Amino acid sequence: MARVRISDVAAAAGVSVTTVSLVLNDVESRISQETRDRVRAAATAVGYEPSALARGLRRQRTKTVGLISDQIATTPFAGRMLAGAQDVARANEHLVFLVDTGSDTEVEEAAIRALTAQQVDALIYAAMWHRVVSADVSLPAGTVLLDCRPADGVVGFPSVVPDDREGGAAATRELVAAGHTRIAYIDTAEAATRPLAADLRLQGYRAVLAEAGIAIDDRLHVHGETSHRGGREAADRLLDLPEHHRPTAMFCFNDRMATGAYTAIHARALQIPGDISIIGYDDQQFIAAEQDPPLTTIALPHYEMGRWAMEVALGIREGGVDAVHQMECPVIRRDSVGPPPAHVGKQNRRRTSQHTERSLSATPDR
Amino acid sequence: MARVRISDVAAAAGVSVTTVSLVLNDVESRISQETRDRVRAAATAVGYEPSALARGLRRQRTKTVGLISDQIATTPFAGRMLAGAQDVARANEHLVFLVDTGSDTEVEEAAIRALTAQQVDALIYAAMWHRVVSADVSLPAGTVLLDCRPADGVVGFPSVVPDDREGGAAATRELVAAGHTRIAYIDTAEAATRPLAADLRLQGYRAVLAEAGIAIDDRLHVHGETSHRGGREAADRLLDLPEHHRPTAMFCFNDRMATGAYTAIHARALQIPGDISIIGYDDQQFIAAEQDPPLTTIALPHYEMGRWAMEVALGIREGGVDAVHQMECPVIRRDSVGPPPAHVGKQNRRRTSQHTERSLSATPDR
DNA sequence: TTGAAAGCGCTAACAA
DNA sequence: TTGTTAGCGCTTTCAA
Repeated sequence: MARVRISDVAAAAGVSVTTVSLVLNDVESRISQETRDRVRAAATAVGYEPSALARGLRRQRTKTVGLISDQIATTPFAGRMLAGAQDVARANEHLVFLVDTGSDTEVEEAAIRALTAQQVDALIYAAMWHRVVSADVSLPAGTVLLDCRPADGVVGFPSVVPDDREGGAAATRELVAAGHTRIAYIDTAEAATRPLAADLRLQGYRAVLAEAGIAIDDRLHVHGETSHRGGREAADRLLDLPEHHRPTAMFCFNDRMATGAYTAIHARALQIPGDISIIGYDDQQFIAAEQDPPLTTIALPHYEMGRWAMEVALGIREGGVDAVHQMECPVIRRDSVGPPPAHVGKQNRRRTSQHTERSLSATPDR
Repeated sequence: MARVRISDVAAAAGVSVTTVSLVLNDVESRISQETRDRVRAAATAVGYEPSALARGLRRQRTKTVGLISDQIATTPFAGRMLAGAQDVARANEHLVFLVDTGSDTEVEEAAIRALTAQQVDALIYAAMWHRVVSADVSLPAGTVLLDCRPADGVVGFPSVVPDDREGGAAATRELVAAGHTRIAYIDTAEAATRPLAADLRLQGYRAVLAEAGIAIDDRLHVHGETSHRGGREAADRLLDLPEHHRPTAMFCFNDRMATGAYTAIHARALQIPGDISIIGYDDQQFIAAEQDPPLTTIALPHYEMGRWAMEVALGIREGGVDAVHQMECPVIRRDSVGPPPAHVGKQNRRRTSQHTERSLSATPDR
């Protein structure tokens, strides 16, 4: 593909290849202006485009970075993370090799080898859910971990993760501030693969409750699979609780589960947030904002994490090599959180209904 | 990064670099078995990993392909397309450079230059919506077009796109087969950037109607923006039609609009599919399957298109260089399509209700 | 059956 | 101010 070489430019300009290299790389300012112009003119005239391969080989720096991710197709978050990383790579004239391993360790190993063979200047290892990266993938030292953190005791890997504890706290605080005291946490199911995020959010939830002097009621901590159905079933269990234990607000592990909670609530002809407030997590594109009512939720800073990772990979930003950087999860306020119904709890204020537009369901369906 | 060289292996094995190269590349079978073993042992002993850079420079083939896409972050489809392309690249030991241009022509040009400089073996240009690629991006000949097609008269670019005409036909056929005769098409808004897909689906819709002997009623062809809100507003307009013109089925340009139609329908205490059948398009992850009831829709074959593109890029599959390959959009049957209500139309069969689980809304909200 | 050597296209130390 | 030249690490022709 790259046909015309530097020697062609040299010939065309009537100078040596050294001179061409010097002016095209803007080094050696002592080359006369006249020569510089001549070289540049010749270069464009012959349509010269330096070979990144040859340059990389010679310089031993390729301006290339490898990005290994475990799952790209199956998660809606991949895009924003990639976009963040891409944007800073491009701004710094680096190209990125993307390889998706589908969480297969063998593929992972092969990818690391292939990328090393390409002499990438840096490596980023991205997980699609906040987790610990297992010790059995042998990442080169200095690999930047994106949305995952090294196992305990493993050092030499900078890493960025969402601050899920604080996110869980923020969500809960939002509900407490609205006046709720019976706040449920619809958690993801217990499993071997339970994401770090789940426990962190739970910690945040509990801390805020404690801080607010609200006793922790274990019946309000339920589990489900992370899907519409899982959220719906968990919410149903909550709604089946005796009247005076029933929550007036639900904090859902993610937006998909929150949509399930919507369905469960509407199926009982209850209103959001009139009867029950809901807060989700993820701010998932095309989902959170398009619920009825639009879902208040906590955003995951994927784009920013992608940027951060690429910045430290390129050495632009100093990320302490052993630090795991926690990135803030902002709360996105929409319309699914309001005060609890007037007849419940103690700290309720009277309020005129602020949400006139509401759909409600009449037929329970279980 | 790549420290140990072929000469180190040669030294360790007590042979020349030629021999090492020959055995490691499995060429020249006349090398004695004994030597081969010794070389391989030496290679692993010293931890040798060939430099892809040096090899690429020498061979003038890099086993590398560039994938330029216009939008990656903002669409939920990117992942599946990338996954398809990735999978075949990996199976063929190629690495892929991913660059997202955000639809910026200048960035696009820069990307093409950079990728060319890297001497990628092939280039894929992916659009995130089925469209014509504008003539002002100067793609190298042979670039394969993914989810887009060359402008009329432009040749030399293999291309894959979804068969949207047939998809639109399939959707309509589904509704006709269920017994509907008043079938609306909720189209995307007219605009300069109107995707090819919109017109193609419309053609399919009209063709099937004609075929079925159903007169085309222009009132049933409405437009909206491609979002929940757009779908809802369009559906509302349809529902406002006088009783005997009101559609009993709606074919929506995409799933997001279909969810809007759900909201509009439920807000009038109507049932899906009891009163109105809905069919979407896209089979959007986490959306279509998680509606209540789960949405029947047409899937976009993104994964397969990604595979196809990479296959022709790598020369594994013969895609006629000037052909635009149409890929089938399968119908995904779920629960949002049923027969029209018994009291309407002529060709209705009596049927016991097959959908007992249904939520319905009691409060109109506009 | 194996090795010497040229060269892919570039950069940079050194020389002029 | 500019040019010669030695590699970067590999593959491959040609010779032995």
